[in-house]
Amino acid sequence: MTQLLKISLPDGSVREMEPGSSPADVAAAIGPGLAKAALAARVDGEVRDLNRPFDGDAELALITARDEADALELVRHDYAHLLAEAVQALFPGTQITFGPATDDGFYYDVMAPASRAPFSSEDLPAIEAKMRELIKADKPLRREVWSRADLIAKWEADGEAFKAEWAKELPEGEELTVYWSGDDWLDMCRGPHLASTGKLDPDAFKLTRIAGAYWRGDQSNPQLTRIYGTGWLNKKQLKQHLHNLEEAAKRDHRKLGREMDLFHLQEEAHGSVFWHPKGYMIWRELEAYMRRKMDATGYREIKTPQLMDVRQWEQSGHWGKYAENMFAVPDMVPQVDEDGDGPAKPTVEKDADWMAIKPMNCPAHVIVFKQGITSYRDLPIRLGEMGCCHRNEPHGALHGLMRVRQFTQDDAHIFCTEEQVVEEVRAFCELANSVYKDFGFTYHVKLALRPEKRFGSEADWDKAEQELRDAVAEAGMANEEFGWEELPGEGAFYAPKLEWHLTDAIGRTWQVGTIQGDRVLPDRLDATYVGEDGGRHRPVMLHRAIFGSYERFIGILIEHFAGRLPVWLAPVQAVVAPIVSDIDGYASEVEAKLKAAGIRVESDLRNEKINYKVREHSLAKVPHLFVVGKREAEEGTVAIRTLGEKEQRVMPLDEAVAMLKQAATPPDLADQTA
RNA sequence: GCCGCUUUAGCUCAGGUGGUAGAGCACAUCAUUCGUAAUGAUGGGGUCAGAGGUUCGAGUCCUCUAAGCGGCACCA
Repeated sequence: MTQLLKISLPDGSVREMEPGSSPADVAAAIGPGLAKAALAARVDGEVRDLNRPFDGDAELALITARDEADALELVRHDYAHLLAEAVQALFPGTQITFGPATDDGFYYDVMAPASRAPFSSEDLPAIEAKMRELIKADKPLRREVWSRADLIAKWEADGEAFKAEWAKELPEGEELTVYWSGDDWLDMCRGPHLASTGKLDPDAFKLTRIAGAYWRGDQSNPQLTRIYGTGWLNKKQLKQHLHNLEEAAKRDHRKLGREMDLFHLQEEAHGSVFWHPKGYMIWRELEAYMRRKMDATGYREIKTPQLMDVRQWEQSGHWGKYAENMFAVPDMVPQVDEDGDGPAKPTVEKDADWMAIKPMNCPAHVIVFKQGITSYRDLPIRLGEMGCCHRNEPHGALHGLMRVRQFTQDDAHIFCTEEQVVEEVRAFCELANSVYKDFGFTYHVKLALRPEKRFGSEADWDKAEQELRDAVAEAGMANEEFGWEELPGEGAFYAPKLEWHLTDAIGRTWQVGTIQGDRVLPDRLDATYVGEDGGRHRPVMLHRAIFGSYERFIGILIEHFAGRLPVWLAPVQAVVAPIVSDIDGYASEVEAKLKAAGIRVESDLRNEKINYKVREHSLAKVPHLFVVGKREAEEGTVAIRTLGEKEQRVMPLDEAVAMLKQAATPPDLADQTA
């Protein structure tokens, strides 16, 4: 006697099914349309294959293309397997390793056979074609449970060293699954998969690039070839995605930086930025803004040396831990050897003293703190610096303004007592919030917890982590709205850190702000204050930044606004463009009035047609274009063409000046002028 | 640092199989004074990333170096 399975569906109904039946059977029982549309099934919350039999009574939700997140994950995973199968079909002897789904597609790491060169982008079209062939063949994907020993034997027999290595590390006795594609190819995989390769849309994927990647992400392991693809449910989605990529490329800060004449980079100073007048104007506005913010919240600004004796860096611990990322210079006048035939080179004397360029400002700030005697009554002391630092980053890491070797932080260190930590961190959360809101960013707050390699006792870490948690809770940000999340193992070796991740206009995230509670450096550099009891105590040192670095933050702003910066940040806020040269006099008058009102304005008196001027300044992303012709000159008005708006507005000059003055007011000053 | 690709005028790019560089934009000069996204003509401009090699001859082939791009690793 068999007992029927009770399968509950999302609409609340319950279906009775024969034992051994699967979600596919339920779908078929409901209707042929659903049976065709179903891609996989959510059984008691777990995504499973459509034709994997039920284990018992279950709650079932069938997944179709309408359940986009689940469906995308499924098809991308399938594309990854298909990719691996295609590569092996085309290039026998290729070893396969891993191939997960990604945010927009999938990849698979493979090792080309020794007999041929590593794969290159030239191989991609052939692989794509093979994948389409496999989709067309509509090979059934079949799940099978294997023993670990069988799996290892299979991989070793096939010469799949990486797979075998992985299988050997899987726990003994665990149920391991493989998926057959047809009956001639298989990969070990937890699944789930679609019922057959034919469920994939042959026109909804594209192999995009080839890259190197270390086996298991470890630099000391062999390097594999990673083949990336983007994969979607249908052709339309793929097309949309490719379009989005093009749009993102258009707002690339490196491209816009050149087009808008903001900055440049060149070989002789790679990783350091040459700021041009327009780009540096953005910087100056940001710096002035940040100074106002910090002045208003109890920070005092200092300036500390760029070069310090290496002995100082030894004491702070950086020379031991961080030397490979530091630039060092001999403390001497270089003697250039001009006698030899070869190129003249400075010579360094053997006993030269070495100095290092600061990779961070913290030690110098402790040194300032240590001057004189500090009473607990003086705490907290907040020392800020627009600190220019140099770090010798791995060359492959450099990227436009986003990762550079010379950068300036909006840095500050808060020296406070144990009791003051939570309040100081809370106040920082508020300050950071007000800054990000002023730029129109939304953000997530994350807490990076103790890493494996770390200084200090467990008790200290417990305490330090809890302080940050408490402070964020008090600021009302430890919740979903602020994307609150804890990241185990991601903290610095000396302290846990709070991180602010901005989300830009096209959904990318950027880590910028941070605050860290440090008890190690004050100890190493012997910073103390005199407490209420007359004894010496260690202050806690909070490292914090909001922009992170000016370079990076400007890069993010450029991409976020696609170059169309808010008026207060725009390097040129308005251009006055006369239509005919008879009006040059009036144009200069308009320019003078705007200048007097503090507006960054230029007039374009070139002998060019107005169409040409409009086009040029629009492309240059000037927020306001003041067009003046005979009519305006007679009436004392201006025709304002605002970037991004279709209609122009004609208004009296005085009114226009007032309007622009208000538009150009930085957000932190807006309330006072309103 | 690792893998792959790239490097030609200020910018974007063209230059089958080696025979001594080309376009558009930009720039300069001249003409044009033209009301909302490119007026026309003329002209100047390049040690083809750098070094070495093969060759009668190298932008083109080879080696090395550097930087850039896409990833990986790194981001204390």
